[in-house]
Amino acid sequence: MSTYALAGAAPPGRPRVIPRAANGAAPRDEILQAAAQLFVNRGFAATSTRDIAEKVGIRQASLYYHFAGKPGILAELLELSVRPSLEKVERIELECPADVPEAALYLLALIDADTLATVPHNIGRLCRMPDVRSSEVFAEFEPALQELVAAYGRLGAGVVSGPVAATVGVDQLGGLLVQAVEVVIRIRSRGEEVTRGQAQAIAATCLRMCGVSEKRIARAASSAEDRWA
Amino acid sequence: MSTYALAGAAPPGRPRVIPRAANGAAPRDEILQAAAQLFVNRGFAATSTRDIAEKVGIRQASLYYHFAGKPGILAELLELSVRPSLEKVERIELECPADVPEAALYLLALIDADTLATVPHNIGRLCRMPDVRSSEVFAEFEPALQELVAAYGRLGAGVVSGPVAATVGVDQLGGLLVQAVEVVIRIRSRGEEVTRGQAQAIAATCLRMCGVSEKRIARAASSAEDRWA
DNA sequence: ATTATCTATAGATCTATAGATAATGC
DNA sequence: ATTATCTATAGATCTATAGATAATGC
Repeated sequence: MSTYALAGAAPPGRPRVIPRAANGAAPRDEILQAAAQLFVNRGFAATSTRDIAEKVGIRQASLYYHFAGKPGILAELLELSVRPSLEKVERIELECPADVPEAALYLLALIDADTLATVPHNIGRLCRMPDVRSSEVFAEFEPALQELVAAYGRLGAGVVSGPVAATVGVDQLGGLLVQAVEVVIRIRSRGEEVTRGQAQAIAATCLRMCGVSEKRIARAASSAEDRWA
Repeated sequence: MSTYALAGAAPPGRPRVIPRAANGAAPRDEILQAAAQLFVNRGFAATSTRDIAEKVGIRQASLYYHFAGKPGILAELLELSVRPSLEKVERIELECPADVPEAALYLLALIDADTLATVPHNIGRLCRMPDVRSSEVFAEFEPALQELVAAYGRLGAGVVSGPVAATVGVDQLGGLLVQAVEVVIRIRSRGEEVTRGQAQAIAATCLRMCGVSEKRIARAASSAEDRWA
C-alpha cells in the first residue's frame, strides 16, 4: 500500500470532484472493475463511457487518461480472461508426462475452470456476447482463443478411446471440451459460486467425454492434483 | 400470396426508394427478420434502427410506421421465441395422462427443443444477452419465463427418483432442465443444425437428470411421439 | 516537472416526430 | 380515403480531444 493511502495524504494529480475511496486500488483497476461489472450485466454496447466513469466516481473524460476508450478497456478485460489459460496450456503441453497423458487434459481443464470460476465479475461471459464478438478488439483475440480450442483438441485426441474417435471428429473434440469447461460461466451467471469440487467434476467430465475409463480418470486426477501447486 | 405480388403490380403506399424484394413477405415480417439477424449476431444495443432499416431497404423513419422503435421490435421477437412453449406447457399439464407422467416432461422438452431449433436466426439467444435482459421490454417477459421454469420444475418433481430428490432441490430442478434444453441454442450458435434425433436425445437427458430408468424413458418417448401430431 | 484529474466542447451518431408524397381502393 | 413510404430535422446522447488546474515530487 502506498504512503499517502496510509497517511491520509493526497496522491499526485488533481483531486477528484468526488473523493476517491480509500481502498488503495489504482485508478486503472477501479476502472477495470467498474467496466467489467457493467459490461457483463448490461452489455458492452449498452454501456457508455459515462456509465463507467460515474461508477468509478470520476468525469467521463478522465477515463481517456488511463485507457483508449471503451475498446481499450475491453481489450484489457479480454486479456485478463484469456491470458492465464493460454500461458498454462503451453507449460502443460511441454511438461506432459508421457506415461499419464490424461493428466495433462485434466489439469488444463481444471486450471481453466478455476480461472473462469474466480475471475472477477464472470468476465468469461464477454467472449460470448455478440456485441463483443463483432467488435474490432475481439478480432485480435480470436486467434488466441482458437489456439486454446486447438490445444484441447490435441490433448483430447491423445487420450480418446476407439469408439469415441469413431463418433466425434478430432476437429470437433476441442470445441466440445471447451464447452464443458465453460459450464462454469453458466453456473456463475445463475448467481451461484463454483466450488473446487465442481471444477474437479468438470475436469473429470472432459475425460469421460473422451471415453477414458473411471480408473484412469482417478489416476489422472491424483496426478494432476500433485502438480497443481 | 397477395394479388399484386402475383401480378407484379405495386402494393398500396408510396413505393420504396429501393424497390422491395418480390418475395411476398409483409413489411412487418421483413423488419422482424432483419432485426432478428442483427440482434443475434451483433447484439441488441449495438444495432441501430438505421442498421435494421438499411438491411430491409427502407429509410430509418419508415420503421416507426410498423413498430414502436427497437423496443417494439424486440418485444415481438421475444414473444415469438417464448409464446409457443408457454402455450404448449399449459395443454400438456392439462392432458398429462396420470399413468405415464414422464411422458409429459419428455413431450415438453421435445417441443421446446424443437421450437428453439427451428425458430429463425436462433432468437432463443436474445433471452441470454445482457443488453436484452436489462431492457425494460424484457421485464415484461420475465414472469412468463419464470412460469416456464416453474412448469419444468413441477413436471420434474413429479417424476424424480429418491436419490435425485435428495441431491437437487426442487426449486433448482426446473432451472437445470431448462438449461439442458437450451443446449440447442448453443449448438446453433456454433453454426450447426439441430437434428430431430438430437432433440429427442435432449428430452431423454431431461428424464435421466431426474433419475428415470432407461426403461421408463423409452416408454415415455414412444408415448410422447404418439401425441406429437 | 510530473501526474491525475477537471471543464468545455466539437462532431458524430441515434431516436423519434412532423409533415409531404405516391401508390392503391372505392 | 387509406396505406406505406418518403424527406427533413429537433433533441438527446455519446465519444474523444484540447487545454486548464491542483495536487505531489524534486
